[in-house]
Amino acid sequence: MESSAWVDTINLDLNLNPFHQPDKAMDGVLVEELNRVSAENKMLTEMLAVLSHHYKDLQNKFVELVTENESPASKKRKAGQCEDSSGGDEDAFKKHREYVHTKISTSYVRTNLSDQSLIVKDGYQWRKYGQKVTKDNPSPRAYFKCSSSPTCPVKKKVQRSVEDPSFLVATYEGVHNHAQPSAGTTNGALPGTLGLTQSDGHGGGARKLAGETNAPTIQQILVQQMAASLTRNPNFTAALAAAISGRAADQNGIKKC
DNA sequence: CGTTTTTGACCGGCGC
DNA sequence: GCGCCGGTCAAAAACG
Repeated sequence: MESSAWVDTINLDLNLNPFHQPDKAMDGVLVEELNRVSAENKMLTEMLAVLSHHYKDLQNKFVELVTENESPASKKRKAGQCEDSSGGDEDAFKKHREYVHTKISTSYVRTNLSDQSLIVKDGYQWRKYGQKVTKDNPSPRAYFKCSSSPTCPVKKKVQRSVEDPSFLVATYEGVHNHAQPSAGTTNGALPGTLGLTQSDGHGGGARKLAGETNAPTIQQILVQQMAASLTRNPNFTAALAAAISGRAADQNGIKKC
């Protein structure tokens, strides 16, 4: 699985701003708070490492299960995973298998509300080939094809979230059959640099992650790499964004079990 | 002049 | 069969 070629972007708005103007009277409290936050940050980093390890384990088991199910010798699939009591589990299984084959992934990118462009920078070059207003969402949906390579089959759809218009929902379909173009010209969300579509906040809306413009600390790199490893999993990004926006992702065949 | 974007037309799937 | 809807096409316009 060439997961490094697959880019998922998510903008984690951690709202950490340790360089906030300190009030002199509050110095002691702030230092204490800073220490506490640092310790918490360290702990979270460790948790991310553990989580990432568990995630890799689960991913391996998942791949084993899928290949087992797909082998022609074993027509009977294992019970479990996502069951529809109404007997629609066969469809669910087909959809799931289709999902595994076409590799559909959704990513959520926070943008400035005033920014009306449906552009999600992810390191690849895209050519817009259509735009539609859909029934369930007043904001238009834009359709893009990967133009980095003429034979690349990857498509993406970008639309503002109904629940939270400050989020852009990008749905990727397919796998790139070429390497990612050089990052030099893009402000792009490469794996490990969490995606930001907004270069300038204009005093509101998108916030930059701490250390984005300055040289990041080892800890920040570590956290970013962990986050990137997690966000490469479309289910994780969908679940995370669902948790953020308080809405279950019903797109791309993800079902609650 | 080549590439990208825009936008109305067209197409196919689906439910009734 | 018909209408609705999401997705794609393609000609024209815009852009660098």
